[in-house]
Amino acid sequence: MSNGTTLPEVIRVMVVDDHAIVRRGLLAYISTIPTFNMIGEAASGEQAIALLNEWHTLGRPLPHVVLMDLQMPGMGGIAATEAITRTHPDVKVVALTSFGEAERVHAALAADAAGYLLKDADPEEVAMAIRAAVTGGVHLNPTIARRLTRRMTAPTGGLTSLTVREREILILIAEGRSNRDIAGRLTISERTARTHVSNVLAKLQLTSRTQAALLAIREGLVPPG
Amino acid sequence: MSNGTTLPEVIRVMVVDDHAIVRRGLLAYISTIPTFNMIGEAASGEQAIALLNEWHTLGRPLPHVVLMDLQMPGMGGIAATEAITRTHPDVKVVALTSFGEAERVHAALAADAAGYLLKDADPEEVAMAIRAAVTGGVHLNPTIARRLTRRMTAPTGGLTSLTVREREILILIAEGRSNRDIAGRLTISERTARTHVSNVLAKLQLTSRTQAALLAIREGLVPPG
DNA sequence: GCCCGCCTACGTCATATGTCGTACTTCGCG
DNA sequence: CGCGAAGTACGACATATGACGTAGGCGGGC
Repeated sequence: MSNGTTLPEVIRVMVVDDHAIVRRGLLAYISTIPTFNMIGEAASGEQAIALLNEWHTLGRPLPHVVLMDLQMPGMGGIAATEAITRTHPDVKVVALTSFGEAERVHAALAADAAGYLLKDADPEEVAMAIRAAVTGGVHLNPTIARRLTRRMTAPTGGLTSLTVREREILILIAEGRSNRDIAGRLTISERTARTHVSNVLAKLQLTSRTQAALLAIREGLVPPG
Repeated sequence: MSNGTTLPEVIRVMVVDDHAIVRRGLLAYISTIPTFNMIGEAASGEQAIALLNEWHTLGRPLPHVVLMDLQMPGMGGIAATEAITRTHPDVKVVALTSFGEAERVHAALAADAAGYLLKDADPEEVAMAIRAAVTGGVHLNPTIARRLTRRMTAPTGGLTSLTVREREILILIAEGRSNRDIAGRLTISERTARTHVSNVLAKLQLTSRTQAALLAIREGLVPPG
């Protein structure tokens, strides 16, 4: 808040999304605002990173803000966000996604995203998020923010209560694997795999691995497709 | 093909999508083509239907083509497509979605959609699909079309090989229910439920209900969220 | 009228899954 | 150093799950 850099007279924006239609939509949003300048777009995380690196070596100005879709084939938006915020700390990344899976929000914020927008956002909200990012703030969609706090205050922590190993287990469950499979993958005994599965179910208050798999998908731990 | 009506000098288009950004993107696409005229947009299936009915009673010209997102809260795009093609047979509906779940394609075509676009379509493809729809043709995304034919010719039919009852079973599996639960819901014995489950797994060539649940979600039989 | 697919249902068997309790090792933290 | 959390592992047990064969009733199509 008082941390704020002042707003530059023109804010350079870049869009990363595999859907051309969405890129167009955001371009249309942004070009209506004179202080915003869309300087580039990319259809994948890899492409975005390559473009930023190229600009950097050429001495061209980098975008102030990158609008980053999270759901993309290949390198996901989370990984791309992480890579960008690490190599170009001045570039702020605002996450953009269709649905508000709490897990993704966490992951995005952990990757130093400077905001979290839903795709049904109106132009004003996008503009707000961009301005907030430039001044060092973090904009969260109100619905998301509410859910996030609800999750924080919830007595039974969700996926966050799982240990690293248990998450691995859950991911394998959500790939439809049996306990024996899981044991093989992780080179542990099947009994141990079962212990982990049992612990996961207990923590998530579920009664079957299928329910766990569904929850993992709902929470965005693994992609549905 | 030779079935075709001739193209009107201006094609009226309407967009239905809950994401404002996507609506903007399509508007941007379409307004670049002079023969296309965007005459309205809606954020839900209900809204779209209401708008069409209103125009109809007012004697205003209806759109030639409606671009319809399938994934929407409330009434889904499939149901909206069905309603529109039934009450306004002259209006062609082109389905538009993020991912190509084969199940959705089938459902969309069954609801008399006149095309199936992915959201990463470029402007040319959108234009082609719209023109095809107006002339009575059906445009399918090439990737989708390939998958469809692959599915048709595949020796082991996918979800389509299931009977109505088996689909019901699969849906309940994909909700994380146990055999006993399923039996209760459908008022059949648990043994029968198990018979059905076993048959479903055999037809889908899977070995566990969890895999079946995941497949049901991938294929769009049930929503992930 | 007959046959076939679908829904129903059961028996039996093998295996997978999930629970509870216990226990050893490692590792980080106070 | 002691202690707890995490990961590993086992035994024993109770169900759940899935496979396979069999079978009656029913409704639509030839």
